[in-house]
Amino acid sequence: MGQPKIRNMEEFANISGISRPTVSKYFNNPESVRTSTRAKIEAALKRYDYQPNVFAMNQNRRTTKNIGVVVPNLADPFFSEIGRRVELACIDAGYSPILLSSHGSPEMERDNLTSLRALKPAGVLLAPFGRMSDVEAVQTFDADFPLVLFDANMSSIGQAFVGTDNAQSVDLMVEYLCRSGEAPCFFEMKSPTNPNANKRRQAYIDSMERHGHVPRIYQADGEGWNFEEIGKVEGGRLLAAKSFETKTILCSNDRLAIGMLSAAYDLGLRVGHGPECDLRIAGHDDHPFSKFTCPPLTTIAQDYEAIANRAVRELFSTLEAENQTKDRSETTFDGRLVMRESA
Amino acid sequence: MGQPKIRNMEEFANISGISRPTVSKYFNNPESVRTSTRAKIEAALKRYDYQPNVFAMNQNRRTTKNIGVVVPNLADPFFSEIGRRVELACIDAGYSPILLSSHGSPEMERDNLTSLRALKPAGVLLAPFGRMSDVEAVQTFDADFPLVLFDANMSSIGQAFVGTDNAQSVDLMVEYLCRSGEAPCFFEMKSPTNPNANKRRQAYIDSMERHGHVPRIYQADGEGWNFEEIGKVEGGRLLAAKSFETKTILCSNDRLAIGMLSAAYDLGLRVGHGPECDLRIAGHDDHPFSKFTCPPLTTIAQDYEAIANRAVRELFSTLEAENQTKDRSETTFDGRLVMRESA
DNA sequence: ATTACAAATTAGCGCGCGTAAATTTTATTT
DNA sequence: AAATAAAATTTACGCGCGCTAATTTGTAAT
Repeated sequence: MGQPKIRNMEEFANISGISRPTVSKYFNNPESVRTSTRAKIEAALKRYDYQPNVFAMNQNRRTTKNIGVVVPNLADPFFSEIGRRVELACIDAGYSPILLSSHGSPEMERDNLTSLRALKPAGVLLAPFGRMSDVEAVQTFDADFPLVLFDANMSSIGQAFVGTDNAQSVDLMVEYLCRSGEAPCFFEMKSPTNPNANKRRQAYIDSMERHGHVPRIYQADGEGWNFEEIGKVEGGRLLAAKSFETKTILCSNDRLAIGMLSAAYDLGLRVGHGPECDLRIAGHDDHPFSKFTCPPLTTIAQDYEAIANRAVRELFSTLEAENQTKDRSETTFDGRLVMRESA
Repeated sequence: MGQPKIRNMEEFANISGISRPTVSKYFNNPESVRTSTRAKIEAALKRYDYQPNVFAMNQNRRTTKNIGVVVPNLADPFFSEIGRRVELACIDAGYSPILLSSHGSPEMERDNLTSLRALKPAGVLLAPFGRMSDVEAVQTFDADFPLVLFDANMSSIGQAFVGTDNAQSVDLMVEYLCRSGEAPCFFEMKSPTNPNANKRRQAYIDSMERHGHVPRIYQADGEGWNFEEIGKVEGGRLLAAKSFETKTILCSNDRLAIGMLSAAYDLGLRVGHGPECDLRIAGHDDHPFSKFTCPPLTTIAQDYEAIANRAVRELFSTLEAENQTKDRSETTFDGRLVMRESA
């Protein structure tokens, strides 16, 4: 990093002894220039800290190196974790991820897509709200930019979908709970914001029937993203009123389960699979905190890493395919049973 | 939103019956044009969905409408929450926030500052690692861009610092714990990543001495951001060995406390302030999950909203001051005692 | 109606880089 | 050594808007 400030690519080209168009080629793809030329440029880069002006770069390009990453709510550790991995995978591939949270609001999801348009992204990875999303807006966006969905699916939208196989994962949990004790009843929100919730309910019903049990579903009132609060208040109410017909409860997700564990504690109910316990509670997602609940939560771990990497790969393969019409793909990964003390 | 695509500002200016420079003025500040002109432009905007090319806009401007927001780790709910509020405050002010997480790595913090340079941000809000940060890099950045620090302070860096008054907040907690029972001992990490940890330790010592008690500090081994794990393993070890000299433990932050609560549960220790309890545990930060721990965690609530808003305000006042030399300001907000069952 | 001032217009340069076509240089093959 | 292909260079234009200076138009006050 030398002293003299490089003002533009022209100056840098002169200094490195290479013509400007070739330097431009280098920055767009270092592999595209001869090894000896590359060496010269990189030698100059060591001595002077020049980097091309992003704004000028992107102005005349039809597509940039930007990748939009939109998640419904970064305050939810699930999304901050998967968003994080997606972000890092993009950086590794030499792209510039732009991570946007919709803060729990479908309107902001729409706004986020709108602002992304201005950045001419090479592609976008979207974890949509689903039915709550502005479907038309997402469709229009899909028509204009390469789009890959993850976590939540929307039929026929995007070049690909990557997520977890809820049928498999819920069946795995039901199977385990039945094998190790009583068949579970199911606790969820009445109006879930996430389409996975519906898949999980259906998976629960199917699985219970397959095992010869009657499915029993309990739905909590409540809106928004305060899942723990809803789980605690509504779950606690059901527990106090002894409304659950079985002593084994499968929650639609870990955050509800965390709330219910808190309610059970308040009520003096011992949660766990020991003979002295009053209740078994299980969740779904392996939330970062589930390991530290009291007792630690038995749950299904989603394969964050695989989902994030695959989603990014799907997007890049779409980018490479370019004009060839590629079929829409759906990939789901298996959930993994994480046995802890709560069930 | 009409059919014909507007290609550039020239076309849009023709359609709206206004000259291009005036349209340009409008987009840079709608207030700067006459009411009647503004009305004409906005009427045209209703019919045609034109928006200026961001890249062309920012190319010749010395400073953009971008605001960088850098936090050490978005996976930590504390930072995702405060980052969220900062982000929204910037949007309200008509700026484009760019939220970057350093994923727990000081090197990535440096990289984030470097990539921000390319975006010519109007200003940057940084929650630094502190001593772990690349101090020189932060200083250099400070010299080149308006910079406001929040959460963690670094001496003489940035136009302002906004955070919580650890001396006040810890004293408040110590005072409460002493008044309601036994004086606390203090549990923290041996090599904390955050400078607030040091301030809290010192605040604990001062407060204890002021109250006529002997401070007792217990430090956990362990690196990284897995605070809950460290709290559970190391805290659990100390609990099992009955190493704590008192039955009241103040943890340096909620995440450590959450881990320790989990360990206490495993050991069959009853945590709380009732006569039948074995242990009191308190935290600091009012982590979003502290309300749902077993038992719910007594802690200090930081005023997220106030910190975020003030940090943003400090930055904007710096932007407006422009060349006038403004003194560096430090603002700390009081913590609020949140009494729950754990202590 | 005249004046004074603010706002809009016209005209035009420049930003830093992408990109294309034509040409020259370099590397590889026969 | 000559022929061929590949890479680099030269030349030149364009992107969309910021910004300025000089001029004209519009508005409000006298």
